[in-house]
Amino acid sequence: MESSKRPGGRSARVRDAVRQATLAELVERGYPGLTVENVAERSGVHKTTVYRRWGSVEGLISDALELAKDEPWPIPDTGSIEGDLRGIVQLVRTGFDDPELGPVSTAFVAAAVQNPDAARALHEFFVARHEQSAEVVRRAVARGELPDVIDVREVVRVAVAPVYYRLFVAHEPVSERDADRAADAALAAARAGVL
Amino acid sequence: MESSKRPGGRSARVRDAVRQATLAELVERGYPGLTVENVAERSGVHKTTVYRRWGSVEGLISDALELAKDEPWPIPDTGSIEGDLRGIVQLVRTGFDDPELGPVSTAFVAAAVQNPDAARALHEFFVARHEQSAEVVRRAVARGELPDVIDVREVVRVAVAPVYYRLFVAHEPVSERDADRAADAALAAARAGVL
DNA sequence: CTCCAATCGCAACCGGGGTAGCGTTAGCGT
DNA sequence: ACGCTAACGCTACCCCGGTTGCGATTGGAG
Repeated sequence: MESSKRPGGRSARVRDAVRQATLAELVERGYPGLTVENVAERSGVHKTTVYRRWGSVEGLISDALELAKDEPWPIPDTGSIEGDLRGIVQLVRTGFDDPELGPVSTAFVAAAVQNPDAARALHEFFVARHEQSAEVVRRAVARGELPDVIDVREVVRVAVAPVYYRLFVAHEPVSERDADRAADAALAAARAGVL
Repeated sequence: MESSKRPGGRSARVRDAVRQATLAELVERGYPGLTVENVAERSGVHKTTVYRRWGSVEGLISDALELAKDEPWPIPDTGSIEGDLRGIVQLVRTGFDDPELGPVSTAFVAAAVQNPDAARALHEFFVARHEQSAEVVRRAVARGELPDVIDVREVVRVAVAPVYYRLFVAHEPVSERDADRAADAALAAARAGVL
């Protein structure tokens, strides 16, 4: 699937240059301002080449998402489920506050909302994230902090959902306290055996 | 602000035709496919007129959102907070399943993610929704079903957030059971005094 | 009924994103 | 080292969303 005929040399350089340019453009202009032409100029790769290999703006996004999926992120291990879950939700919140990471992440969400390919790629991304994050819940169950018949991924979803909801749906600010409260709410539900 | 010099007659006809055409286009093509040109042709209003009064695609969206905000929606009153909260979340879920309403709502979210004006308009919309929905929580508090020192709007947010999160962020399907579980989780958190 | 300004329709234009055909470069197997 | 061909660069072109200037229509006050 991923085995091209010429994976190394110039092709690899072109690929990296375009990917880097895509991310830089997303930081500066966001998804609405992302255009193949700009990416081509910034990367030094010719416009037609980008069109041939990535097809369109959506292709660029999907490719960038593919990369982001593989990068693991620092799951907290504070010793208690409260601390871990709060840590995860704060990680999400601060991620979107970050001047470098925020615009890119936002662009991914924006792209996925209106493009099926990007949506699939982002879905894969979140499947991986949920799986990684659920580890803190599994540990809590092993420690006896939580009942054992719960959907570990759902706890993560319920914990982070309010942050995303505020950011991308209701368009409200998200304070540190809001994030903690979201984590606590998910935890309370898990303890009550609802999840 | 909204008092034009000529609110009636031809201007009013033009306004209604464009609004209706905008919604129809959103249903058929969604936000990415929404263009002033198509709206103009469908409505029978000339292209330049649409540009003059609405400015751009974003203006059309914001105008449509303005209308949607004023429409109240049927808040359930089942007698118990479980039933009411579940009802609200199911209302959200089925709303996006609806072949007529779904695409328009989705388009609103998509537009708001990448346009500041639409984001503001959608924010206003959700402020209104939260306020209306919080009534079921207030009733529950009055009935003694919930502790009284809670943020009534936050209960609603936590309840519906997982549905939106699945739909627009993680891009996962949302089953009827998922929706109920989200409502139950918010309820458990409220009972625990977290919200 | 009359007038005038607000509003709309029209045709021509513009600019940039996206495409097509073709020549050039350089991976990579031998 | 050599040659084949995948992959890239270049030019020219098209298409269509968006803009502009001006003349035609019509709401609504008096």
